[in-house]
Amino acid sequence: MPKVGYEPIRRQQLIDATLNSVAELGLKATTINTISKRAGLSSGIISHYFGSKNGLIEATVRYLLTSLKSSLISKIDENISQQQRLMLIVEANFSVVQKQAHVTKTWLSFWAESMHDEQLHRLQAVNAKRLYSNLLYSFKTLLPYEQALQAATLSAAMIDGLWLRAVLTKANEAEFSNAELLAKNYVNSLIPVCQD
Amino acid sequence: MPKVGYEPIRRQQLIDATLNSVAELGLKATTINTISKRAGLSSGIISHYFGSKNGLIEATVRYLLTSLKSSLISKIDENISQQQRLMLIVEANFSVVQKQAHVTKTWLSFWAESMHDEQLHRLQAVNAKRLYSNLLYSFKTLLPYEQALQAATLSAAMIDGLWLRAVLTKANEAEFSNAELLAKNYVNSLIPVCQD
DNA sequence: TTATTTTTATTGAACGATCAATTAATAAAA
DNA sequence: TTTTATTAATTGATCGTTCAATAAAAATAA
Repeated sequence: MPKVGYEPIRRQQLIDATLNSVAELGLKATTINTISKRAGLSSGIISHYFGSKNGLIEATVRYLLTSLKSSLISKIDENISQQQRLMLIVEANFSVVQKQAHVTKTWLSFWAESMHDEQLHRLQAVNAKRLYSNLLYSFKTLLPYEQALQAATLSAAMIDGLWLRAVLTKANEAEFSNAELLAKNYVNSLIPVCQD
Repeated sequence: MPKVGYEPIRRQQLIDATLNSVAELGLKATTINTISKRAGLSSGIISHYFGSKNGLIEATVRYLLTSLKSSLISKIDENISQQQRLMLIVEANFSVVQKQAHVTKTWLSFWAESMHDEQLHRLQAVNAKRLYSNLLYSFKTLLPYEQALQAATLSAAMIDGLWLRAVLTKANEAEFSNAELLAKNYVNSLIPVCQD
């Protein structure tokens, strides 16, 4: 049933199916068949739209990164305080997960694979640096330069660490919310009091 | 060239080869051929000693966990302060990595896979809980109960977070040492002053 | 000791399953 | 009719597992 202009729809179908397959089976057990079956399409269509299975994998990671980025941008208002902005950064890094619980496992699979895939590693580096830069931007307005650098490094590590441990223990939604709260409290503790 | 009593030697050869293969190629691309080739043995020997490829993978993870555990135990002396003990815990969690740089990537691969492998997940849970429990033991002697619980949770997250970000950015030895130092400083900051 | 048998360790070829990728055929839309 | 989208069958490679064959060591008998 070929209709014209279906390319973006098909691409998204395949990306969604990839997320589902990786979440359910893991990256190792995800094949073009497990993906295409979930998408309700044939296996050949993957090569047609993404060149190869790996092309689809990379497109899927790119989609996740874009989601995370725009999730943060949509939240940030021009006239919020830097403290509020920091809270939104933490929220964004946990929210991608909370809205779609199955996506969580997927991130971990991709990051592990990034150690052996140059393209994925590039994407991962962009993502890691973005969290750091976003945090640093706010901390620089609240702390002396050197302290701001350290605060950004530690906050990024705390956010990722709480997130990682929540994922690995297959935390439920309440436990995830608690991890998010702990992250927020930690970031707040780095902000000097009597500052607005 | 069959000689008797080679079982423990062969098992260790295969575990070492698995660590090398996973570090170099990733878990996804690690096959019984990449492993047996590195071990200088035939592919059939894997089934003979470990039942299956998966049996070897699990044995390899168990070996890593045992190494981490004994690395800590060997360091801890009876009459050290609780603060020193906390520092040793941090060290142990970074040292497995520093001594064998290639092992680092391997951990990440296994943890990612643990999301989809019940056996690996069990092992991961043991590992995560051990770090927490070790930290909590010391913190309980230094802080009120509730504060100790939180300190252990946050310290574990900070250690894992700094470790994760160092691994993902393919940090060199100096950067790893710096991450370890930051972790120690953070744990120290949770210990009340004038306490010995 | 030496010769023979038994046990143990190990190999590598063969098997069926499954992988990613390609391609010819097909069906709907333009 | 031509173009576009899609399928389904097929390709060759590779996967993990199995297993009969083999070779060295150990045990036994002479």
